[in-house]
Parts: sequence; structure tokens; C-alpha cells
Amino acid sequence: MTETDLLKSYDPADYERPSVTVDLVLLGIRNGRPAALLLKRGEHPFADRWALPGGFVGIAESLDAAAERVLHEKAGIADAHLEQLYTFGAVDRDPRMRVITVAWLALLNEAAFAAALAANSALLPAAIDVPWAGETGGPIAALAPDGSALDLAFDHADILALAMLRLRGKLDYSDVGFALLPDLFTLRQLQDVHEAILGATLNKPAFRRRMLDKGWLAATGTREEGTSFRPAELYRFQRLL
Amino acid sequence: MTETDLLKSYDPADYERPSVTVDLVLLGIRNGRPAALLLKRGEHPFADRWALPGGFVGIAESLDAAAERVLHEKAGIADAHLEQLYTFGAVDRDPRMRVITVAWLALLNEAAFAAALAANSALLPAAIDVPWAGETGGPIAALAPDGSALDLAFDHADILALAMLRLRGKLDYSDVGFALLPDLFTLRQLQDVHEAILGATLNKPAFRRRMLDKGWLAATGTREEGTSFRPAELYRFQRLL
DNA sequence: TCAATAGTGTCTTTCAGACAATATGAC
DNA sequence: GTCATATTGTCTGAAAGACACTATTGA
Repeated sequence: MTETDLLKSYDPADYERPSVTVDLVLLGIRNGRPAALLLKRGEHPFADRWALPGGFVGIAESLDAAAERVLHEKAGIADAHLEQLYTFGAVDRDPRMRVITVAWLALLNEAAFAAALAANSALLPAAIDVPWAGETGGPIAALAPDGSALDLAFDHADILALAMLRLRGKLDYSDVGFALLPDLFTLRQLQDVHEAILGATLNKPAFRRRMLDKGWLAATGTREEGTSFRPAELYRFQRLL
Repeated sequence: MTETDLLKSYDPADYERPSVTVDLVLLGIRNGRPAALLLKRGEHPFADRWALPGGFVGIAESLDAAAERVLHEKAGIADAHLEQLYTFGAVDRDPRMRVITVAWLALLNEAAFAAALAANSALLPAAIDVPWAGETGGPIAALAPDGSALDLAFDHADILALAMLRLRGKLDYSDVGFALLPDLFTLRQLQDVHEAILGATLNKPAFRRRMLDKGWLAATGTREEGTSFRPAELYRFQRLL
């Protein structure tokens, strides 16, 4: 069979097409732990189960635009660090019909996380318990406010687990950590974010050295306020030239 | 608007659905350089331009299965290291209609690369020129046998560039490098693969130490044959317990 | 024996972890 | 001055780069 024949034999009009959605892991740090925003499903399938916010991709809408739209519609947030995670396409992941979903990681700082909760009261902030150390990978648990584990809809537990794995893996060599912080922050806050994501305590002098050596931090000369002890210097994230 | 209303308003039957394809970066090492297998398009759009082998995802076929099917149909290979890369969904990436493609990286060792070329004479082995150092990222060039740069169809140049970036990034901390080697190999061959992917020469003692310390290598006690000098020991890849 | 590459020893440098000393703002 | 934390200094150990040395095989 020649290549031309092959292409001809794949006339897309002959094919039934899957639906395509985007699902967002809206992640922030809350009480020193990673937390994700979930929505309760009202309908079959998985009625009354918690799920990642998502939506169908429009026929004239790029994947990025769909992710941004969902971010805005479900969380009322105009922009956040958005990063494509993985595409899930098991045939039976949705019992109604064939749905392929492109999963995204959205990183929210504390203010954005709170704003989302305020904008949509249906959102539940679920603490994420990551039982594995390092980058082993494996299942995670999403915890309700009362501490009980939530049984997520669809394959959303897998998506959440992958999000945590990806975030841990990228934290040290990329600048994603700053997406979880406000514009001005102290080195202690930066370290707290890293420790929450990694689920481990870090050595303070080494952390400072490493961060400062990366050239990502611009000292502002101003200091935090409202502490009853020596205030720390405020830094700003600056992308490398 | 409640969540129930939201879900109701997204009845998928109301939506026109995109086509979904998989595209494969069939990558191997050839003449000490990375090389990818391409197919010439026969039809509009991008007629006569070179493209990554791909195909539509069946309505009852998982994404993984579709990638494996394309690997088999286009390259005659039963199995290879297959890894999802990224999903490309720009609205106008295919001028005919809306097509979202899930890009995959398929790593072929020398024998599999040759077998693919033998199985499908339409395949062109294009050398990949990576002009950037380290993990900067950026555009790459696919070179025809005569050394001229190929102007790839669709956004396939972007896919290829992402594949090289991903491979470079994973090479040192994961075991992907072994997918490019035969079952038995010498440390020199392993280093050659790493150097080809990284586009840099590596320090021999340090490389050996690092690789042996990872615990991935099992010495076989046998040695390569046919050299006119001291033959090197053959190793086998063994996954960590 | 020679040629050519395999494989090793060791010095140096770099960088993270550990630990402790010093600095400083609020009170 | 005291408290509590910020910030810095320094020692130590692990690992990479550099370079040269020794080992081994075929011819």
C-alpha cells in the first residue's frame, strides 16, 4: 500500500469522532499543604462525586483557549500559570460516550485561590495528601475538610496524582514555584511553598544559596510588615534575561 | 448558575466534535546523530511535504492503542518505547478541518530503525539538527539525506522540536537512553547514544561512574566481538527492583 | 612488539547538608 | 535588653570534571 492510498483510506468523514474536553487541576497551597479545587457533579455519571472543573473544547477553540475559558468560567480567574499535563484517552473513562480529555495544571497563589472560592461557592478546597516520597509517583488522596478521603469521579484521581508528580519534578529546575506566590514574597515563603509541594523540610542556607544563585530573584530593598520580630526582605520574581 | 445548570448546558450532542489523531516521532540514532522517520504526503494539504507518521484515533480505540497501531502500520514494528509528548490543538493547524493531535515519542534502536526502513520504503530517515545547547529549547532542523533542510507539514516541526527537548531533559534522570540500544551493549555505546542526544561530548570516567552507580546496568561477563583492539564488556539494562 | 581502545586512580572543583554564629526589628 | 526570626559563615562530605595512568586484545 502506498502512502497515498493510506491517506485516502483515512477519510475523516468516515469516522465517528470523540468528544474532547479539558480538565483543570486548580492547585494552590493552603495551610501549608497542597490543595485542589473540586466541583460536585450533579448528574450521571458519577453523580454527587467530586470532580475536576472542566468543559468541552469548542470546535473553533484552541486547547489553550478552552483551558483559559474553564479557568475563567469555573473559578472566575483571568489568568494563572497554565500548563498542559497529559491527555487521557481510555475508551471507557466516561461511561456515556467516548471522551478524550486534555488535563491542565493551573497554579494559583493564595489570593487567586481565595478569589476562586469567593467567585464560585460550589468549589471545594480539598487538601492533597501525597503518600510517596521524592518522585516515586503513585496514588494520592484528596481530603474533604473533615479529613475523609474523597472518591473522585472519572479518572480524576489519576490526573491529580500526575499533577503532583509533575509539579514535584519541575519545582527545582523550573520557575513554577513562583506561580504559587504573590508578587512580593520572602525567601521563607518561597521555602514554605517548596516544602509543601515536596512534602519534605529543606535546609535553609542551602535553599537560599540555590535560589539566589539561579538569578531569578530581585531584592526589593523593602521588608515585610506586621511581624513581631525581624522582618524579612521582600523579593520579586524576575525571569532570566 | 449552579453546577447542575452548567453541566446541563454542556450537552455534548450540541457540539460539533473535532477529529483526533496521533502523530509519532519515530526516533533513532543514525551515524551518531538523532534521526526521525518521515513520510511524504501525497495529498492536500501540504502535498509533497514531509510529515510525521500518524493516523486517526478510532472511536473505540484508546490513545495508546492508536499510537501502537500507527507504529505497527507505518513502521512494521511491534513494540518500541512509546511515550506521550504533548497534545497540539491550534484551531488552524490543519486547513481542512479541526484536528487535534496527540503527539508521541517512539524510540527505536538501530535494529528497529533499520527494520522500519525495510518494512516501509516510503519512510525517509531525516537527520535532526539541534542548534541549541543544553535544554534551552527552540527550533530544530530535519535534514534530507543530501543535507538540505526539510520544510515539514502542519506543525510537525514544533512536535519534532519538543521531542528533542523532552528527550534531552529525560535522558539523564530516566532510563529512556536504553530504548535506543540493543539488548546487549557496551558502556561506550551507551555514552555514544547520550552524546548524540545531548549534542555534547561527555567525560568518560564520570559517565561510567554515574551510570554504574544508578544500578541499571548488569554486567554479562561476555565481551563484544570483532574489534581489532581490546573488546569492551557487554552490559544489559536491568530495571531497578 | 604496537596500535587502539577499555577501564581505573586521583586531584580538583563545585555544591548541598549541617550547624552555629551574628544581625536586626518589634516590643 | 529580650524574643524570634533573618541572614551569613564555615566545615564537611558527595559527586562531577579533568587528566593521566594502567590493562588488554588483535594484528
